[in-house]
Amino acid sequence: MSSSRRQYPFHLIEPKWQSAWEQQQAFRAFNPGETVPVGHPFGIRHGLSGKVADRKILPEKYYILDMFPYPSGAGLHVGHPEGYTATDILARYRRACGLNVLHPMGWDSFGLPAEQYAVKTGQHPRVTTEANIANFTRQIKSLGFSYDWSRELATTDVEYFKWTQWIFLKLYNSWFNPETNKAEPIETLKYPENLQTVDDQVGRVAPRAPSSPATGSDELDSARRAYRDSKRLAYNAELPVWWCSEMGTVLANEEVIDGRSEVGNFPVVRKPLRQWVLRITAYAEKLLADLDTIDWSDSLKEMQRNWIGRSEGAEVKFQISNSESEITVFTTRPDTLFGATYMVLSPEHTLVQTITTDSQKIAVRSYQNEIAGKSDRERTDANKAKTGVFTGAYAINPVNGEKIPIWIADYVLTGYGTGAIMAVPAHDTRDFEFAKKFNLPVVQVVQPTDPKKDWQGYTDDGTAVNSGFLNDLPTPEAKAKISAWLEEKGLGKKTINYKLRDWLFSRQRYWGEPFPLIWKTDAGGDLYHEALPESSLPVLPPHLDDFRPTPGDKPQPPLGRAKEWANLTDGSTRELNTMPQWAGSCWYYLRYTDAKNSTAFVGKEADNYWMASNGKAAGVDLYVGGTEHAVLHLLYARFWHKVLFDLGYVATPEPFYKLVNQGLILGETEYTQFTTEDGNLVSAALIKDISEEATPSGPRLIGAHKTTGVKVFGQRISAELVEPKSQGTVLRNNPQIEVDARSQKMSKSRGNVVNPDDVLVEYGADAFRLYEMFMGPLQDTKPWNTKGVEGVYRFLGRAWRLFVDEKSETAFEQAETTTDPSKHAELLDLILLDGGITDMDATPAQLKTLHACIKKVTEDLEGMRFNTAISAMMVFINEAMTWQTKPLPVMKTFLQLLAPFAPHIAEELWARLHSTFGLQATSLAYAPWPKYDPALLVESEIEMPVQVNGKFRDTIKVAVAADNAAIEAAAKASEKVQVFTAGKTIKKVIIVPKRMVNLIVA
RNA sequence: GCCGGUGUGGCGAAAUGGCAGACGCACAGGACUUAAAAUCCUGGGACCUUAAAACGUCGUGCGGGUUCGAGUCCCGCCACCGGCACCA
Repeated sequence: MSSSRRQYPFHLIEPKWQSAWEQQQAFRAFNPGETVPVGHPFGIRHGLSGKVADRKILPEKYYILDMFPYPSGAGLHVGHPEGYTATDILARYRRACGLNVLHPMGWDSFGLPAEQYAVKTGQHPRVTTEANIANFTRQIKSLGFSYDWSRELATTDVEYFKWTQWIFLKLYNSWFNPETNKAEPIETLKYPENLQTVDDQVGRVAPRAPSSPATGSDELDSARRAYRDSKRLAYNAELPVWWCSEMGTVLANEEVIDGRSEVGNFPVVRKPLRQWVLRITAYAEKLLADLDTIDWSDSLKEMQRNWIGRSEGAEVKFQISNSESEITVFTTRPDTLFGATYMVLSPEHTLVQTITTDSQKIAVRSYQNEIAGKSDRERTDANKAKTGVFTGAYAINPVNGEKIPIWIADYVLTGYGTGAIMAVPAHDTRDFEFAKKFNLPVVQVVQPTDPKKDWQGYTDDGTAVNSGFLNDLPTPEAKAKISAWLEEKGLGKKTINYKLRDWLFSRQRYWGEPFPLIWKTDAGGDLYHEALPESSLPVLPPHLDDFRPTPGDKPQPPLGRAKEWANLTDGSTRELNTMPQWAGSCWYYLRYTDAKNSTAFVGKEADNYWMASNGKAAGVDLYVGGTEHAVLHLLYARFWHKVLFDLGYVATPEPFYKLVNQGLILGETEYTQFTTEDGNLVSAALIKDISEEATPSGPRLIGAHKTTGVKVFGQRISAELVEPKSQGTVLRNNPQIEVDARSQKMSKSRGNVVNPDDVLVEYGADAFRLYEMFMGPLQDTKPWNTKGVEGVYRFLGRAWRLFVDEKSETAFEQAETTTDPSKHAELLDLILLDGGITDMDATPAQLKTLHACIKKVTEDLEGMRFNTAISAMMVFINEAMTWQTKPLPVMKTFLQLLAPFAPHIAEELWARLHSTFGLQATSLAYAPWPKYDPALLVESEIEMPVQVNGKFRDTIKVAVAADNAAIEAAAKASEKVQVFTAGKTIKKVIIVPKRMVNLIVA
């Protein structure tokens, strides 16, 4: 491969144009108020050269965004450029269409991956991060993306995280007002009567800064402070959190998967710890409802809905027998209250100690201990048999006064609802299992609509039975009636519950944003926290020689090692935790719109122009990235954005209007042959239950013989040993034996990672870009195939040869072999344009070919169907290769279509066309997008398929203008058709104009 | 278990309800070449028949339905991928 002749000199063309674009800052986007430099192609195109780009004269904006990468040490992966190429193509297309395109790039450089890499290499995170950014920058620039690099940012830049800290202060200094249903400055918080001061009572807004001298008593002051702190959007609380002892830090719910850390795959345990938390639950309803206003895929919206987990139901109070205490439960089925035959508390429920009877104390305590020793994974395994213990206490069912036993069981979770349930075994699967195991009564209260269905364990809607005043009501009506009844009697009320938990926002790590907070001690000796003033931002992290986390079972933030930094002269101490990875990515898209602003996180004018409505849907116009951020980044960023919106800092309620997830790129196809234990080959066609098994030497496939059931083992074999046959892929030297062919996720351990650098050396950036788009629909998962790169590379070669004179290229290649490589770029001038290209009018056939291509490419770009757009250009080239003469206007227009996809080769040929014909070469990047002329696509005669009884039999040629009678006659005249109509009567003729004819015979 | 998505040649894939398989890969044959690479040309869903073809039959995961006509719409299954999961 590497020895073969280059299709075209991409190795010279690509660097040439990349530096040309960089020099003239070709892709710089202009903000309102900026001056467009004289000679900038954007200014030339829009008549703004040398002018101040006032909002009124700027063209419409288009903000197209990539999810910025973590600059990991591993470098760019082929998955990154997939999304980046798609957005780049669209950015270039929209620019050609005349829009002011914002297309930025930056680095998500704080956080665990960057830090872990630093720990591994023993260098300071700042050093490794900078080196990694440099490498990512080199790789991304070598792909020729049209980013506005003047807006580049890294979340680790001091000038950036200063504003991350500033936004945190806004969260800290705000509360969610349920009356106005939005976040407001903490100063508007109303205190309960017993905490009110004279100021509050006369209705004045308390202007006192938290540190100003107390006017009332110290106790009142600290009680007010405690109340205020409990209402902040960023609050400090002790709560059960995920602790990862390996990493020495706490993690958010979203960062824990199946009881292990998402990063590093370490075990995590639940433990109660005092931490910083963001009140994202206050926005649960808005985060859910506003999904309906944005253009995301159904699956992605569903994932967010799932994570938010809204469920409507009722809270019901149960009196405990012979006690003052009550148990409140949450249920989505209040209509089944008559069927509640027992109650269950979670083992950690606070009432358990109080209500347990003496005779049950030992059993209850030992059950609680048993549960405490279990991992969350073991606890929540739904397949596990139910366990539980009776507390000895009873509750009164409020609807029928019956005494029902109170149990504790680990199938009731502390963290959801009230941590207690009423059990209705007849109509809840879990309660039913539990009741069967412990012989608890099962009472039917719902009759299935289908009388053949068993009512036991029936969980769907039906009709109420054995339910007193609810009898005969369908489930929805029964729900409404019982809810009203409960409310009236003061026994309960309708409620909505969410699975979403508040966002655990502190980490015990070094490589993150420090909190702009300090801790003080009040007169009573209690610790309290206070925000630093905005003027003290940025809060820089201290210098540390040892920045590694502290593994173990208690949080010991590395920042605590910097004693001088941590202890302030006034006796207060700094908050030692840092913010999580996700903080920086929550608002980077806003910073891009005004990246150099030193007085605000983003200027109003910039936000209004790039993010606001433009008379249509608001926010980032298109955001492309992987699904892995479906619930983390995308939920957090929406939350921050909504807070900033409520507080009046941004103009739109949602950040990302349209979002597309690119699909995963899998590794090259892997072939596996199977043998039995004694080494006999078995055809893959005869094997069932093929699955992957981990072995010390890596994963391998295993399966079982379809008929005998004998176990078979897979061995990876190289692609050279197999060949395709009609039945499947078989062994070259033994075609009876079919092999298994499948693709796997790229991973270091599998050794199937494709490095973009290698592909670029071999085929160039344009071919690489084109291949990633040609593989299939952007959203789909698809396997990498290096042969496929060669296919599009050949296409670019054909396009090149369509334009250049072959003899001159041979001369160029020979000159290259005898010239110093540093001078090769100059040799490009040896290559001449093909003599067949002339400035003449195109033939109707040529125009038709061109305009069909314009139409298809334009429509496919609008629909993000890059693969079919590329195939349309291939069709054009295949056709144009047969032309004797090549009209200049046709050739130029084709280059415009090609430019978004393969910008380097297109620019090069564009420049050559212009200079050869003595034309002024305007930048191809800003040349107006061609429009197709429908008139040129009209045919005088068309082919129509003829069917007989719905079966295709022949095609006929008819004039476009032919009427139905003429078409029918032509169809009947066809000999091939007559074979099937002979001797039969034609009962009906269906003619779809320009489409087909169908003759129905009997 | 629940939710979302996908299922078409040897492979990646195309197809506003109207000629299934565009385009590309791989493969086979040919031209050029001392030879190879590169390039150019040609071929191809399966089956039946055949020297080759024509004709014919079948064909978009499976079973039904709607329709003159279904890969596409509807109903019921199956498989795979992704997410959630003892969430009351």
